[in-house]
Amino acid sequence: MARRTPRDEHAAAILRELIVITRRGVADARTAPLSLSMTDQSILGYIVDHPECRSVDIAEAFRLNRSTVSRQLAGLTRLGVVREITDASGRGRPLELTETGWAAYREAIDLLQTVVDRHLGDWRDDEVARFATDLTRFNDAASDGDRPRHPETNAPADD
Amino acid sequence: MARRTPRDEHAAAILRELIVITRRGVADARTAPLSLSMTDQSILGYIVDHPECRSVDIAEAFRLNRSTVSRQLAGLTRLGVVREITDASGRGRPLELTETGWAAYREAIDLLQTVVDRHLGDWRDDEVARFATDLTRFNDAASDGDRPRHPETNAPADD
DNA sequence: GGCGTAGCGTTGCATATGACAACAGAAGGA
DNA sequence: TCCTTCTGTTGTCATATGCAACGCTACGCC
Repeated sequence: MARRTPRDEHAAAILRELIVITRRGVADARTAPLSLSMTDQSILGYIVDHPECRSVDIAEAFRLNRSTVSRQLAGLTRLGVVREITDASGRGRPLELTETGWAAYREAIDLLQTVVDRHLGDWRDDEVARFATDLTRFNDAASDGDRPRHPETNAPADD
Repeated sequence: MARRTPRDEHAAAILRELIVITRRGVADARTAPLSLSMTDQSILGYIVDHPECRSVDIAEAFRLNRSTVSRQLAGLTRLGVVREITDASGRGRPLELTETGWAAYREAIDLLQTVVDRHLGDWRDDEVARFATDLTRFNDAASDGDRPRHPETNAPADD
C-alpha cells in the first residue's frame, strides 16, 4: 500500500464527515415529526426542481424502481400533495405539486434549514460562502460515471 | 419574512448540497454491489469507532429501536462479520468485528473513498484540507439539541 | 388509417427495514 | 435473597423496495 500523504488523510476525513452527514440525514428523516418520509421529500424536491417531470424521470434520478416511484406517487396523490397535469400530451404523465404539496415541501425545507443554520451559528459570512462554494464544487464534480463500482464487478447490470 | 441576505443564500445552498449528498449516499448504498446494506455498514462503523460497544449503544447512536439493531446484529453474526466478546462482564454483551468483518468494512470504505477521491480530482491539496476542516467543524457543531423539531411539536416524545 | 413496437405506469409477490409491545434473562442494589 | 432495571429477543405490523408480468398508449412505419 502506498504511503498515506496529508492529502490522503484529508480525503479520508472528508469521507468520514460525509458519512456522518448522510447517516444523520437518514436518522433525522426517519424520526423527524414530518408527514413526509425521506423518499417522499426527495420526490417532491425533484418535482420542484424539474417541473412537469414524469414518474420514470424520478425513478432514474434516484435510481429507484419504477414500481417504487409509482407507489410512492400514488400515496402522495392520495395525500393531495402531488397531481398529474391534466392537459398532458406525449409520453407519460407530467407531475406537479398542489398548493398543499408546496406547503409541505417548504415546511420540510424550513425545518432542515434551521438545523443547518444552527450548525453555522458561529461561522463568519465569508466562511459560509466558501463552504457553500466548496460543497457545490464537490457535488458538481459528480457529473457521471462515478457510481461506486465493485472492483470485481466488471459487467455492471445497471446504468 | 425577513429579507434574504447573501449569507442566507449561501446557507440555503449548503442545505441544498447536503441534501444532494445524503440522497446520493442513500442511493449508492442501496445499489452498490456490496454485501452490506447502509445500516449494516453503519453498525460496523460504529463498532470500529467504539470497540466493545453493546447493542443498545448502537441503537442510541443511530436512533434505531433496540429490536432493529438486534435483528441486524443477528444477521451480521450469521454472516460472520460480528461476534460477541466472550469474556464479557457487566451489563450487556460487548461486540467486536471478526476478521471477515474488518475486511468487509475496509472494502466498503475503500469503495467510498475512491468516489470521494474522484470528486476531489482537480482540487489542490490546500483546498482539500480546508474542505475537510470545514466539514469537521460543521459536524462538530451538531453536539446536541439540534434534532429537527417540528415547530408545532412542543412536547417532543423523544430525548 | 392501421399496426407493431417501445415507453410508461401499475400490480402481484417477495424481501428488507423499522417500530412498538411484550417477554426473558441477567446484573446490581437493598 | 429478592426486587428492580437494564439488555436483548421475538411477535406483529407498516413501509419501502425490487423484480416480473401485465396493460395501456404514444409513436413510427407502412
